[in-house]
Amino acid sequence: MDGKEYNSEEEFLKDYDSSVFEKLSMTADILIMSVSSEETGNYRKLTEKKFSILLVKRDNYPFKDKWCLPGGFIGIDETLDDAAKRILKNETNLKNIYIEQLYTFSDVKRDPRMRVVSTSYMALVDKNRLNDKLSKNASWFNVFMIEDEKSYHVTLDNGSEEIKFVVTKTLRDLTTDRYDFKIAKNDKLAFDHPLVIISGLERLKNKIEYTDIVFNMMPEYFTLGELQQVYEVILNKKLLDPAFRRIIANKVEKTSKMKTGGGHRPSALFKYKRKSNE
Amino acid sequence: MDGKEYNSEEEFLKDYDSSVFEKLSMTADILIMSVSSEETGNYRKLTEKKFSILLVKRDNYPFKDKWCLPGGFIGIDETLDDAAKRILKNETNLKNIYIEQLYTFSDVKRDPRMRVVSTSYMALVDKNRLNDKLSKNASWFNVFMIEDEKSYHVTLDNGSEEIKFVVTKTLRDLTTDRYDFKIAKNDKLAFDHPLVIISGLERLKNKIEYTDIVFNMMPEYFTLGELQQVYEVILNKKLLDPAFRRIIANKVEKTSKMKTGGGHRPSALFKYKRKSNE
DNA sequence: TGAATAGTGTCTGTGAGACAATATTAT
DNA sequence: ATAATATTGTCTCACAGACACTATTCA
Repeated sequence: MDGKEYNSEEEFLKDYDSSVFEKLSMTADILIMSVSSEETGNYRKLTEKKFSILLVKRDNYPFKDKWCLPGGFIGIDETLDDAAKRILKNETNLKNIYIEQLYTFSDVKRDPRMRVVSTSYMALVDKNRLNDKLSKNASWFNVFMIEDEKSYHVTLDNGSEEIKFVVTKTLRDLTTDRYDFKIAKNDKLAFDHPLVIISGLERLKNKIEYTDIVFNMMPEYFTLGELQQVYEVILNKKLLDPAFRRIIANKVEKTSKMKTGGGHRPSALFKYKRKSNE
Repeated sequence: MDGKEYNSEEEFLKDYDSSVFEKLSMTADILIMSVSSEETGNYRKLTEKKFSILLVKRDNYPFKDKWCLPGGFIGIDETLDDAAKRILKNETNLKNIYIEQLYTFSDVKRDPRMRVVSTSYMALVDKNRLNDKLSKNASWFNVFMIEDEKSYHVTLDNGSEEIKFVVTKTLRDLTTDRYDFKIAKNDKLAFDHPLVIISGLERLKNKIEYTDIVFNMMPEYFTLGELQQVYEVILNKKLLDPAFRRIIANKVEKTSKMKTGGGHRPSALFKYKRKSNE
């Protein structure tokens, strides 16, 4: 760049002008996911599980009055992980929550104010642990997703408001079945957050198949029926009981506790047990 | 923040002072991976495949004279993907290369000059396509990795120079077997690039099992023996012929071409064929 | 001819899908 | 008694691991 010669790293750094590159801002956005239980009315039936995510209503520009994922700018002395955990703590008042980096979005115009690159995270919580501790503008939305060859049609519902958006996908790479995603319809969500939601749902769907990630959304004690319901609502398909029990057999531990009162045979309560290492 | 009330997004944006948050710089770093063939001396034997990555020798501070991954700052009007592709093009003179975002690293002190967040990418190339087109400071290093319970021991070798580093891992999350990585020993690589290398190798190892990603490193025509060698060098274990052939049977297409001259039975040449959809 | 790779056949055990059967509760 | 869930048994089929066997080339 300039012609000056340096003889050591120290000398170079002392002289370094960090303003030669135009800088930008970064945010961390967090997709907080959980499962809720809804009464069915029939005393015999189990509660119905719904997959849900946490959104926050914006009361400032940009995107005033739209919904968005919890997020915020990262400090100059703060890592992305720390920022994500800070935001998560603010939003839920909980620590020790499962959190994982998803993807970094960097479209030039994704924020109308200025250049902002955002790294997205996903977090999983057991909703029972925090239902009353939510920050004031936050609300849980049940998620209904229909996926076809070309697009995702998503409906979010918090009981009083409905949000719909459509994300289209175009094949990016033949060898790994990766897609480029594009927001085709979106009225009520801020920024590119529909893309974050799709990424997170896909990541969760994949990981539930080959990891024990699901237990991050479960209470300490649960029945196998409840666990199966959570799998089914995430994978969006019915599973056969015996097959399901085989799959999770070595991930859970039977306790002496029982769940009764359901108008049907009571169920043993189980605990998560880390899969035995081969 | 300030008390002023805005009535529209336009009005707000016009007034917006983007300097309220301290900004930072971002880079894209690319782990370019390939496989090289080395003669064995024995006319009967196949060439031996080695897994290799591309490094660049730095001739400026910081980390002057150390090796690093190809990378660079992103422009204020450039996405991370575009920056990664630009850097890849600079380095290899090739377009249409497989590239995939890996992870975003944001340690506060990862760059001694100033705060720099880096999004890493991995790219796969067929080395035969570009061996002569490399940029001047670049060099291919063969990769030897030993992994145990607690750490990765990696040796890189380009024929004239050897780079060794150690990365330790500590379990981060019981449910998904994720680890926190830390550089325990590293003399010759700049920045946190050992972590990028580990991430990329792990990602590739996983994806080779459930996608067709390997074909991005293969020439158009190849024998099944060569393909198997590539699998073996990436997975770092021997595979049984019949099992391997079953696995890749519906991913490849036999051509009428043959590879002869090996001092042994000639082999049919195959082409990649996208797996038949069920 | 023999070393080396190419390519196929087949046995066996594991595990998933499918379906059937039994058990137990609250109303 | 009945609706609903809980739990287990078992048959079959697909597939991966393992090993054996045959085929073909060139110095």
